[in-house]
Amino acid sequence: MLTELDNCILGVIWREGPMSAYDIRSHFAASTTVAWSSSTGTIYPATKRLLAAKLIEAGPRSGPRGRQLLALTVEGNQALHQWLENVGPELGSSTADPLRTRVHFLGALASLQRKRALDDYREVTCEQIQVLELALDKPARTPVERSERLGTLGALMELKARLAWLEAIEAEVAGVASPK
Amino acid sequence: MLTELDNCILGVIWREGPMSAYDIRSHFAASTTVAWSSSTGTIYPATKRLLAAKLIEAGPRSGPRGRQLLALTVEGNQALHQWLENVGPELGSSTADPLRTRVHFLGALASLQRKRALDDYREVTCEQIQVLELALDKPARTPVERSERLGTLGALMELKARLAWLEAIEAEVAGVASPK
DNA sequence: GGCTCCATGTAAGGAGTTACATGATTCA
DNA sequence: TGAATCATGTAACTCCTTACATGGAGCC
Repeated sequence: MLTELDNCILGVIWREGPMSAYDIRSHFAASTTVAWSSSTGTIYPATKRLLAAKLIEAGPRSGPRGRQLLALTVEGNQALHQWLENVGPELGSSTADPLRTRVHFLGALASLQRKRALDDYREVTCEQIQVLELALDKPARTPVERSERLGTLGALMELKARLAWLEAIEAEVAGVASPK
Repeated sequence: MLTELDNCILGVIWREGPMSAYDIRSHFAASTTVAWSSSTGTIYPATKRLLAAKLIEAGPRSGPRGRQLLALTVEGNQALHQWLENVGPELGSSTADPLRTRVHFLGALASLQRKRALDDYREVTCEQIQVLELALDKPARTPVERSERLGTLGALMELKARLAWLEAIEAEVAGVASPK
């Protein structure tokens, strides 16, 4: 069974053509919407798994600096298609949002601290929204850029929904709390 | 360093008072918005860690069926507060949405398959939305129920944002040909 | 006595993280 | 020549998952 990361690697190689493990790592590191740390200890074992499963194949160690290009095999392409098309009900679930998790227990804080914490939650969300909006400002010309842009837009919409939710909570908490 | 699960356990014990590991497990299993599998192999090692760190303490093995009640220590309460109040910028990031991940690579599918996949994505999202809306219909009387309700509302808003995004994509894709 | 929950664990295994290790290449 | 960067990896560790194991309590 392939992990999300495995499939994501297949997808990136599909989208941008044969590339080295180092390229994959750089690609993830540059992305604003990817969750993984994209450290070597993650990527290289993953490519090793994919090579063992014959979903990718390695070309000769060549190129400007002896980098080894990884390409999709026919089976790898099939695996990618299956991943995209096999939709289980668990994919519909809401994600694990660390801020939403915390809000469950905000009652543990005194009124003042709770207010400050909620402010902080809103603040970090706003900052990330600005980052994504900035990314959306860049023009998307190639298909790859347009695809990335769609992903960024999805992330942005999630964050805006979270922000609206946090603001609704603040309004509710303000009404309930005793006036100072 | 405590994991999200560790802190979540502290939070649940704070909210509902001393309880057994079995209770914690049941609690997570019943929740519609918790990401963990809440299997024994997750919960019991976690409580062990928290006991070792003296963030919770175990009462005598008593009660109706020899269950062992776990209670927050003073340090555990402090740890909970710190978790709620220490807000790093990474908390503002968008979450790892498996559907959003997949959309990045939808171009790998032929037009027809892509359309069908998008339909499926929308479908599972809609189903989960209905589940959460049903959960919101139940009246929330106790503070705990109101807190749960807030969390459910947050999850619902995330899903609705995702749905709106998926619909926007479908509209856009309707006229565009496959890249490559 | 058998059956079903309640309640608590352990064992094996996999994935991801951090940190460390190793060369080769480019550039000042 | 030395430093920075490119490029690939390994080692130790933690956490989570699945599956298995154990034993007591209540019930027919």
